[in-house]
Amino acid sequence: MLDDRKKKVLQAIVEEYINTAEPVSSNALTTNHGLDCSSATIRNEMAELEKNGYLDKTHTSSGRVPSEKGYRYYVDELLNDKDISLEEIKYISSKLETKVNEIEDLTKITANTISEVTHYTAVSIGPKTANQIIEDIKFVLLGSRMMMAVILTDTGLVKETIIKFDEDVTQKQIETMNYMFNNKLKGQPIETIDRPLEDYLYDEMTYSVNVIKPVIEQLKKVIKEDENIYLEGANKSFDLPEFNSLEVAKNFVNILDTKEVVADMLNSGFAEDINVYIGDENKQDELKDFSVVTFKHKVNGKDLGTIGIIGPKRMDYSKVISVMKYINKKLKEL
Amino acid sequence: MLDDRKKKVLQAIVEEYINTAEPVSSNALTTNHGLDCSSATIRNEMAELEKNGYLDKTHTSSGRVPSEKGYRYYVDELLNDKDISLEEIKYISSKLETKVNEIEDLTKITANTISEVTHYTAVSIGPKTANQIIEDIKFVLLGSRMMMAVILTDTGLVKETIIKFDEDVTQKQIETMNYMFNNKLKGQPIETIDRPLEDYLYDEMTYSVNVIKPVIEQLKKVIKEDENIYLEGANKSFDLPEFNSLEVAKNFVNILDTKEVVADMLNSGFAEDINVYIGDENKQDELKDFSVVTFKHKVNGKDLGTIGIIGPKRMDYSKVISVMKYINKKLKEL
DNA sequence: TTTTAGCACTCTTTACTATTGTTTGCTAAC
DNA sequence: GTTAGCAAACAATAGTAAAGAGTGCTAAAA
Repeated sequence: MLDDRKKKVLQAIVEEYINTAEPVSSNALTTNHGLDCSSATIRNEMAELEKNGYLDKTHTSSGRVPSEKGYRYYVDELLNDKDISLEEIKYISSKLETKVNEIEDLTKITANTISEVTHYTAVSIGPKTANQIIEDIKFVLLGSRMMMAVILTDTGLVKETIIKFDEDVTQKQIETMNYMFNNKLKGQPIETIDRPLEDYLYDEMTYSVNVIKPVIEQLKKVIKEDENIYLEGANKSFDLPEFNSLEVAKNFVNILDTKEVVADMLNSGFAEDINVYIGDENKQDELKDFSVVTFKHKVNGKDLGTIGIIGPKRMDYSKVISVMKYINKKLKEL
Repeated sequence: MLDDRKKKVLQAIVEEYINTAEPVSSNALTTNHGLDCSSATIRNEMAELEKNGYLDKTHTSSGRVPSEKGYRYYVDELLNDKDISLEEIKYISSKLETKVNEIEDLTKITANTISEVTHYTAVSIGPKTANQIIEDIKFVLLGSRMMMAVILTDTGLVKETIIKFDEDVTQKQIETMNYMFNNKLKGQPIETIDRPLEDYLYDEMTYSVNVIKPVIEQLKKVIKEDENIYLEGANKSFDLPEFNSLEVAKNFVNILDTKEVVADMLNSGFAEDINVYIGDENKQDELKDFSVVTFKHKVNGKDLGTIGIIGPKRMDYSKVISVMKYINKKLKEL
């Protein structure tokens, strides 16, 4: 357990480092941090904090830099909600209040807003459909060999997909299928569109398997591939001093370019709403040198998409988390 | 007009520079370029090519680098179609033959393929819908205050959008609207969904304007916002030596982050199929230090999307163009 | 016992210099 | 018209010295 002054020193170092990106010297803390003691005393505290693993040094005679343990302690114990300015509040409100027809657009707008306000890069992923409840399925014939399937879920999510057939299909056939699918699926979670449905339909349907098969295949495909990743403000990261290192910049672009990593990163949160991963805490090797804060957008416990902020370990956690909390509150009001 | 040997020298310099990214010395050209003369002779030729603006020097005693005029001459006059390897042909074929249900997916796959084969960053944009002919419009009621509109065009493009109402809507109303819209729009280009339609519908429809208005508004919005940009292989560019310059890297990320620039870039081609923009030839200031090759995917003169390769001015134009030509042929076969 | 001033020591950063190597342009010979 | 040879220009590299920032330790002060 850290005593009061050590906490203050740690907090001061973390915040100073977040602001300046330069190793923090004992001298720098004697002013403007409410620490009423000399640099020598602070040096002693720093030495001990380092011994306990909260701080790192880049070389023997350099200032201190927070270690991952230091950041973690800061996030868990020392974080105070940052005030959001009036302009920011106005900006956020106006953005979130734009009328959207599709939930995924709302997630994108939210990602966009968070990125704009925090000045970090944001990514988002669409809702996980699997456990949403099917409210309605509609099949629409387009021409004679193409159909669109539209699934409406309890959270208002609309998922549509196109299905092509190898033979002509009649309006009658579409209607029968529509009836049967609805009959079987209405009120069921989307993931039901897997095994059991298939057997049932093959048994019941009297006409060509050529018609039902592509429908089932495509629907199965669609419910699995909910990896609709959206990226916002990649360039913002490039203004940060850590991106002067080509290696960092390259790794970053590589991460954003690898959808699997981004999807993994967004889907791997335990907490209900906000998750913070600092450096090595990330499950993805590629992210070991970055920090990630994710925010799950939910309504009635149902996933409506997840937004993630990715930046240097020296991230302004306080700002990011405050903004997310505020946005969460705003979204709940809608 | 350049004499034969000058052409050879220019071509050799361009190709050598494309390969090595290092200024090309007179010595480097004496071997392996079919130039049967000494370095001194080549130096004379180089001096003259420079005087005529085809070559640049980075400093008094450096090798030569092609100028933009040099690249342009190379692209226009000296380009020879590069062979595509058997593996590449196989790869391209297998990628393009994957069954897709939506045209935009095909464009994405094509962009992806070009990026993989050329090792450059690719972007793509969906089809311009405006001049496509409406074949069918279907309205589907989802719940009581939401509707999906599906537009099918003559090129097989399916465009769908969700429309929300402020009051309950009946199936009957949907059907009436569907009939009227089809009546007015079938066989017309999509852009018809603007002024004239509106007047007609307001006149004819007997029931609430609250129902028709959102439909028209949303449809108008959809046909205008066909800026569905897709990015592939951003990280590939970062392996190129020019991206060791932080400024270049940053500019590049900025470009890819600015959808308007990318959209502009993809939409600004005069030629029927393949357009090449070298450095300053780009209409967008941000692209002055890059080269862009775009490829329009068309069927029966109708736009199905455009794919662009963006890379350094020292781009392997020959490879890129050859691959695009081959893919174009392949696409036509489908 | 805790805090602080003072100072030696460590290490980075910057500027400067010398050296090496590459490539050109020019001249004169072929 | 072509080429060999050579001086000059310049980049790149390595090495050195000086300056600056910051720590850790010691001993004195509180």
